[in-house]
Amino acid sequence: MIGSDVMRGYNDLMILSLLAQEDSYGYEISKKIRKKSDDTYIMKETTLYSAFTRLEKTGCIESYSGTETNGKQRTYYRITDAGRALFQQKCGEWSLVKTVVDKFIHSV
Amino acid sequence: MIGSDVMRGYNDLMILSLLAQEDSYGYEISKKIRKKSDDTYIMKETTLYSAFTRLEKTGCIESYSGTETNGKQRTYYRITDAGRALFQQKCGEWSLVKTVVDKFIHSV
DNA sequence: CAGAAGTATTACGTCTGATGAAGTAGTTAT
DNA sequence: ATAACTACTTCATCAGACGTAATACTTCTG
Repeated sequence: MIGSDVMRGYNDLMILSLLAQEDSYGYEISKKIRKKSDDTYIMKETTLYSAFTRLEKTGCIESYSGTETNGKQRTYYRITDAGRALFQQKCGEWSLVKTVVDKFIHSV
Repeated sequence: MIGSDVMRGYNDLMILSLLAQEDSYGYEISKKIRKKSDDTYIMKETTLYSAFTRLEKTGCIESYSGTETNGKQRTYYRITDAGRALFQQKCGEWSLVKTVVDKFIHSV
């Protein structure tokens, strides 16, 4: 089980990564994250939807209403160029973080 | 440059890792982190000292006053068994996080 | 010897992002 | 009809990081 405190810095990256592949909506993204992590990480709904709000406010994603539905109306999200740029930047940062954190673990 | 938001989950791990090697104090730990990260990550003083307070409150580290000084009086910290256990647990979590986050990056 | 720079820590108020709890609303399976 | 699943929202709270600033002692430099 992965705690939310250690994933905190990567929620946006995960969301942007999934949206870079195809447009999606909250419930689906939540399922995808859960599945991709082999059930080790489950992003809380409130965390996910508040991330959407934040990313949209900063112009990284855009929303539109979906037509098909299996329940309540879906809100789809699409990544923007700014979002793609942020994603690339976060990927670079991630590889730096890996290098740094690993140094603290392996030297023990 | 690594932003503090992405390191947030690893500050405790870094501190515990350094204290697992030898007792130390704030200013020194701050320098060590900076150096080990090749100046890519600089932990703010307030962040560092508040981490000490938290880790001491939870019994992961213990403090004592140092005798030698090059300025203001130092407060040294020593890791406890509970701290070592937490460190081991965080290391396991870190390897899980690496696996998961990498999946989101490489699939793009 | 005065002042600047370095060593070392603490206090305080603020902000962001995650959380729990709860609710709303529609669809599908039993 | 009713439980279960799909899908999203609101609101109040909390931890941890941040900026700013102050304190206090030592060492270097002119």
